[in-house]
Amino acid sequence: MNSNKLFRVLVIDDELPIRRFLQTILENEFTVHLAEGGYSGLAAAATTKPDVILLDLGLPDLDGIEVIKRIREWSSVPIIILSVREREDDKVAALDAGADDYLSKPFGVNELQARIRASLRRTLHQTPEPLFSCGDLAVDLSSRRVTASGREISLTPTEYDILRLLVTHAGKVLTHSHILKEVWGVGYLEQPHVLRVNISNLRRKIESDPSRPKYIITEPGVGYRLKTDD
Amino acid sequence: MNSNKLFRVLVIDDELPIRRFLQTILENEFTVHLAEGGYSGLAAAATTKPDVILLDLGLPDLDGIEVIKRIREWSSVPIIILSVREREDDKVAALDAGADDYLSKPFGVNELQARIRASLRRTLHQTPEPLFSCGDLAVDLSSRRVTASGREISLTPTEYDILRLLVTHAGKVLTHSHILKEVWGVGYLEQPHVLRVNISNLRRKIESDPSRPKYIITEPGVGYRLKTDD
DNA sequence: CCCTATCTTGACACCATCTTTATGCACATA
DNA sequence: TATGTGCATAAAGATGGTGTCAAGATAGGG
Repeated sequence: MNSNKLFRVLVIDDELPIRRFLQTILENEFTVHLAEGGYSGLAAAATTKPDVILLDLGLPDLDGIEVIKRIREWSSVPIIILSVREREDDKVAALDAGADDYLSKPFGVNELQARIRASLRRTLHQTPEPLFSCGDLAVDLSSRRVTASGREISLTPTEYDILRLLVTHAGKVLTHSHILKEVWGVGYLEQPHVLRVNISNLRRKIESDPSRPKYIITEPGVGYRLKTDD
Repeated sequence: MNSNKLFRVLVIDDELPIRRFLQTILENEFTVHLAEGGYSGLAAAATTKPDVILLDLGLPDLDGIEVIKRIREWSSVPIIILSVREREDDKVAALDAGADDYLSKPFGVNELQARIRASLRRTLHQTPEPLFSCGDLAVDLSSRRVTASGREISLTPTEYDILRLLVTHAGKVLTHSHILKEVWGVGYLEQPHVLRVNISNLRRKIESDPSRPKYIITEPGVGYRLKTDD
């Protein structure tokens, strides 16, 4: 289900109507997780690894300030406070405890969404990029760069598409038909030859000895598999 | 001057009483710089290199949203909006333009200070210089200056936009459609030719041998990539 | 109003890539 | 041994992407 939504939002609020409301306005854009108490919220923050947390200060089991501090012990995920408390001291206390933003209820839906976007934007630029590596082969999907034995390899679009597919499913066997469908589309399901040619070209570029592949393993009669380190 | 204060705050506001007020409440904690207009604010942002900017949206000479966008062209310094505008649309517009926070006047002094602290806390360990250099090429995004082999290069607005996009994503491949969308807008997605012409012109200005580009690398079938030093 | 810089568009040569065709190899089976 | 199947590689033609020059079109400033 968490397929095309890029970011996860964790809502920690003890009032069911508010949880439902927030889920409704956010679920189109984000994957929403819900928690109804401080302790379950802390657990959810650890397990669901959200990209932003919306936290109500008035929880029955654990004070909101305490929730902020405990999360800040191990995570720098953006925390946006949603609270009925309007007093300036409350805001200052929450912000100084480690919160990133503070909205007083009631708040505008669009403003909340914009503040979530602003928080995500900030953390987006400081997250390390995903990198696949196995032996001498390294693939950086975020910058579309491939290196083998330290040398930069230039791949054609089709070759890169195949390699990207293999990297994102590293270690698993991808059937011929699966690769053909993903890279060429359903029209090429009966043309396994074009895949062999491209695998061959790909091996010539990234394998030190293309006739004895170290990285792209042939699974006879089934498909191909990318070797992983471990 | 007062070098014992760790952080610099730039205040951009056209009303003298507010500038004075902000200076009063902030100067104990921060080094405060003041600007009274949009253009002078932009200049001050480049010269004083503040750690946080307090910006009034209602400037007489340049719209506040525009100020945000121009700063975001080269800097990710936290921008906190201080405005009399209460409308949700104004907040959303400012936040989506790149602002980090939005306070409606009148605001509490302690809350402002806490929000400034929150902003500073987030950016404590990330201060990228708006300077790019690779080989003989140097780009200063804060002053919009480009030099190649020591000579200053004059670029057209479109050429600079492309180069800025490449610099802010240096090392990564930018697809044709991404560049077209950012520089020309979505209407030009089906006009890749205009991009090629501009890349060609750009290369003629910054590359020593435009037929063998050292800096702007073509990724055939995909897009372009700016070479990095490392 | 004209001049200049810039942007856009068209034409064309060139090159990379994709697909297809052809061939060889390994292995299993009759 | 003969034969078929699946896989790997090489090569060639077709296709489409890419770089460059140059000619209008447009806008902004003097």
